[in-house]
Amino acid sequence: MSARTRPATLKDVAEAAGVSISTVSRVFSSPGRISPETSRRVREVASRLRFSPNVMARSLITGTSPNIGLVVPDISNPYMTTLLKAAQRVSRLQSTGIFVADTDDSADIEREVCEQFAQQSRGVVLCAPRMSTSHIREISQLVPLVLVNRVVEGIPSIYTDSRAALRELFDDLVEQGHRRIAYLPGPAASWSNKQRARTVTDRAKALDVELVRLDPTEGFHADGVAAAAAVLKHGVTAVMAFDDVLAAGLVEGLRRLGKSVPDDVSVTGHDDILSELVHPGLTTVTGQSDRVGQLAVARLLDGSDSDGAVGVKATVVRRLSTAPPRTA
Amino acid sequence: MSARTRPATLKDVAEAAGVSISTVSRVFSSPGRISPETSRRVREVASRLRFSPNVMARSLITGTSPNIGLVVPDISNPYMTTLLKAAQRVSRLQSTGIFVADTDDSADIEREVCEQFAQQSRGVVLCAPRMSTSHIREISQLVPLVLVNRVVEGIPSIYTDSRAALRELFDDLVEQGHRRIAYLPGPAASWSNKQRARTVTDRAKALDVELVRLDPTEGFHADGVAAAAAVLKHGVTAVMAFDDVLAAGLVEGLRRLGKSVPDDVSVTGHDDILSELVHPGLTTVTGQSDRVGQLAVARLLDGSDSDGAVGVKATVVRRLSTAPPRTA
DNA sequence: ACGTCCTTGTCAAAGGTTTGCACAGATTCT
DNA sequence: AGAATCTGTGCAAACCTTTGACAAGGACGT
Repeated sequence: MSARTRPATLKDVAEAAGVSISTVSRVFSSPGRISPETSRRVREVASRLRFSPNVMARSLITGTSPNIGLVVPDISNPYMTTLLKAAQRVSRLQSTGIFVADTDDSADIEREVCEQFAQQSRGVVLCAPRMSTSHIREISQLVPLVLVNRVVEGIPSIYTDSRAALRELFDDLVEQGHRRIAYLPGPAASWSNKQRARTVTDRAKALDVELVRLDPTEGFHADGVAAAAAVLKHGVTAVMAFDDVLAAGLVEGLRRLGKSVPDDVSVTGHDDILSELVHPGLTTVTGQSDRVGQLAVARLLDGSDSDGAVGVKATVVRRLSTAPPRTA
Repeated sequence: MSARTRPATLKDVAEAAGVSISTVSRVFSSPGRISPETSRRVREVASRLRFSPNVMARSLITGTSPNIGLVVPDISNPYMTTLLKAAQRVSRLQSTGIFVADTDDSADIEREVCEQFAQQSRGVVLCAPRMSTSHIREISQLVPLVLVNRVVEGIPSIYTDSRAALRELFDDLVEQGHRRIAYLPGPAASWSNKQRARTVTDRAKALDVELVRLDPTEGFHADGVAAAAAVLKHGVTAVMAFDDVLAAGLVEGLRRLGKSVPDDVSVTGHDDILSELVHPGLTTVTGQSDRVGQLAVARLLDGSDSDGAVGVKATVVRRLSTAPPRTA
């Protein structure tokens, strides 16, 4: 049943076509060196034998591999699966396989899988929002890196640039009449969280609006639920959450306390990953993770050793979780 | 900056330790053949040089590789990410990398990635609910397969066995007083869908309860939303949906039509992937995808060429989307 | 007629590892 | 004491491919 036959090698094809091994190899790897007639015959035999070059042998001698790695803290986050899908769409065109590893934000696992992937990959797309900069530098000695959603001097990176969108969202709220707004943070060590907190804080200062910075969270749904009490205690009329998961949790938490969104409190998220699932639909900011994934892989495969940071502009998505405050 | 140094080889270690290449190789691959003293010295030198055996070279000669593939129709489904995480937890212990491919249910892509993975993997965990049996057989010639959530004679497989749980759920509904119940199908060609439809149909017959079988869907959230109208038209008091995504869509669709769950209609899902996000919490059936992933990988790595199908028993999760019918 | 160049194809080395076989020395058995 | 066994190590082939060097043969210019 599972009698798998040994795959054909260059040698098999060469013998069957009556030419030398190197001739067959060149038919595929350096076309033009071989006469059209020979080439045709070889190709025909090769496809009859279902020949396909042995990746290991090829990699061994060329020193490169047809794979890339994708290392993320939590693959179950829809932001990441979207990114993965986009990454695959690009890599498939170059018959490049993708290794995926979920690190659970553990520095040990990150290190371990990067080492493992280093040998078998052209490079690694690394999303490690909480990893120390020095640790990242260390890993980049091991294998070419493209960073996602964080910027480290000297290492290429692609990130969702949501600063403008967040300012726009903030301005929206203020225009609707909100004067006390809270920011519900994600993981304190996360690069993105720092960016977003800073953007919102700056904007609040610029518009002279009061901003309440709630306690840092781990970014789980339950953290959002738990934050509802604090939100009510501070008496804010709008909350900008670090991401959609927290925002959804907050909506649920408020509901449990008998409050309604957006009537009692307006809530915004980030990443646009829960558009359909939550009620009311979340006003949020697109994550553009597909574009980020696409660019990250392209960057890795291009091989151009550019080391700048590329930001992908996010945009505002207005849904039903925001409205003017009741007292306005 | 990105000056990566050539990794150490057996040769380097051998020279530095003053022994032959094969001795160094044996220190790592067939321990016991080498004297403790030599072994100690070699290990010391090796770790000083940060030696780690070249995977390509090793695979080339042994004919096996330290990777496995995971091929799924849609990686963004939480069932699959949970499965992936569990799979990785197992494979990591054996320093086995995981290739991931999302096929979008395209037979072409499935074939393509399986071929690609075949060369570089010990085997592939394949979830292809709609692929034809003959096609699966063909692929299993190419590379060792473990099937997920479908059973094909002669090929090892692991699946969530939710038949008992679905019967229990059905009985619950009947006991609560429901007498007209609908089944909201997923993709018609899906193995799981057939199983679930059959289970529910049989149970309805056994209990002499009326079962309405709604039109097949593609399984998207929007399909669930759209199905709300049909549900009302048929005047059922409870709907068992193919999975949680459809169930969530249906809840949303009913809400848009001014109906409430569970007051007007009870709804159940399958897989338990949206527990926190949907309101009201869905009564559903656990997917056990972590257990499925764990077993699938273990099966692949064990190498024992068993070819049976292993079912993982699902259990009922009661939440707030089910209640006695209003008229009861 | 001879040297030059081009085309087409072959030879052989290289890449890093595993492993069957051989060999030397030490130990045990008869 | 000599043979048989065992232990520890080295040699070299093999896995399959790529690629630089090179050879044979034809076309061409002088």
